[in-house]
Amino acid sequence: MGPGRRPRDTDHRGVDVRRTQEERKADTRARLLAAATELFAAHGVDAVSVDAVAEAAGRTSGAVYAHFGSKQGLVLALLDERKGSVLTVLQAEVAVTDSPASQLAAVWANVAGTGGEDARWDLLEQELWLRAARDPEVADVVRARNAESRRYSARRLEGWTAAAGARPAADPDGLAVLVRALLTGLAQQRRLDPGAVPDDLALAGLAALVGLAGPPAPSTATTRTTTSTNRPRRGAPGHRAVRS
Amino acid sequence: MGPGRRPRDTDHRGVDVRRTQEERKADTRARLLAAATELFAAHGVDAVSVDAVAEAAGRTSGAVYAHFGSKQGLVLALLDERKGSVLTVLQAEVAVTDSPASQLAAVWANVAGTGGEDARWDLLEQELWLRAARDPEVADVVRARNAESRRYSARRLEGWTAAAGARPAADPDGLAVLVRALLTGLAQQRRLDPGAVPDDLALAGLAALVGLAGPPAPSTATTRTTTSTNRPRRGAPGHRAVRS
DNA sequence: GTCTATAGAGTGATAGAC
DNA sequence: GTCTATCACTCTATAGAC
Repeated sequence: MGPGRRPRDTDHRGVDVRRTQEERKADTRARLLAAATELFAAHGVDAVSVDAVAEAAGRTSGAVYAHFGSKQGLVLALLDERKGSVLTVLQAEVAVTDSPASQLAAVWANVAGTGGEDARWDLLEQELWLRAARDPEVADVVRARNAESRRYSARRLEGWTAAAGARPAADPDGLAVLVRALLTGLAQQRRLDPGAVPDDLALAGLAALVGLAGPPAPSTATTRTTTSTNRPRRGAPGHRAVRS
Repeated sequence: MGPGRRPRDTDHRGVDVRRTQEERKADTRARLLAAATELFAAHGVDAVSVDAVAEAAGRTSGAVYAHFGSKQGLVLALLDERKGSVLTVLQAEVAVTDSPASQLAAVWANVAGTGGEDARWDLLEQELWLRAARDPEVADVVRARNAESRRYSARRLEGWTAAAGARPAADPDGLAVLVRALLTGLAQQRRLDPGAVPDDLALAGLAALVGLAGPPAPSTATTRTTTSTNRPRRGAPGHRAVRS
């Protein structure tokens, strides 16, 4: 074999250099977006520095600016990325054979979900809605996302109500708006005070909107917390910022 | 008359010194809170510096720290201040003689209001809810506010439904949660895309929750905007931060 | 395309005079 | 109680080496 240095697998920083530049570029972009999603969702956009995102992705801030131009660009790209994903509120694995009531239950369970990864993303989504109110550029992207989500939800709801012979509170498009509003509003209150929004209450509200005759609902099934449930969040790390 | 300097009405900075220190202290506190409300609501808490608040109140940042200890303390004091005020969502000037339907209309009008001062405060309220999700200290205050608001709303709703012989989707306390959720959710979507949430849609949703037989609802009364209504916000000042 | 290094600006908070 | 002055620190974004 010739004496030439055989090509190394990594450069001096351990970065894989075997693949094409295009592959590495896409990889870095994906890493940055994933890190940004995680950190922004956990701590809020303003509380996370560009350096922190880059570091979490195994890169430096320079890479962020090469890819997205600015922190704002990163936020917008992140919104765009998640567009094709599980963005719609009415996304839930429901069997078409289930009763409309249990399908609603599945939707709610999806929104109020165990509080895993979805809950964090939900928090970020809320923040972006807020940001959209003050930043037209963000507003455009969120509006587009929302319109797409609404179309999907409307079709879905149309099928359900037709099949169940329900008398919904509005036409499918309007009903999609109402259902989304109720779901996000309930999720918001539930984040603050879980006891205030028992599952059966949420289901009763949804049933009323879509026009299903709700069951009498025991309604006292869960104690209403309201006062200092106030879990001190043991183990939560100082909760103030992730900086470089 | 004696030759002594007569007491001046203001000191070298134009600050009134006739009143007692206690009065001036209260005045400064009120000024700071008013300025903070205005600026935080308009631009977001993180985008407004302590110096900017102090300057808008005709004081300096030192005064803020003397009164509230920290920026966070200012935010909390602001929440507390607004507690006794018009904080409840169901606050609306309605005549008891009005029909339940028109009372709901008044409530919605109050929430979706012309977009004046209330709309700005609403934005701040949203931000504080979001902040509460990450900061237990803020969460406590917001939770207390919310509980009080819910009690008030529940009593009010109880009266309405009883008088109208409606069949609400839940008991008064639960109904208060549902109505609040729908209202805030609709307000949120309306901020982003006003055309997506026509008044009659909101009213139909509310009627469904409280159990009033909603009118057939023309429902096509307003064009659904969805796409680029996107008013470029003429006259809005750069919208990025109010710093010192 | 990614890094290092740094400019340039701004922040929250504190000490001490008045 | 309020102000002035300043500390110690952080941020975003850019320039140039590799």
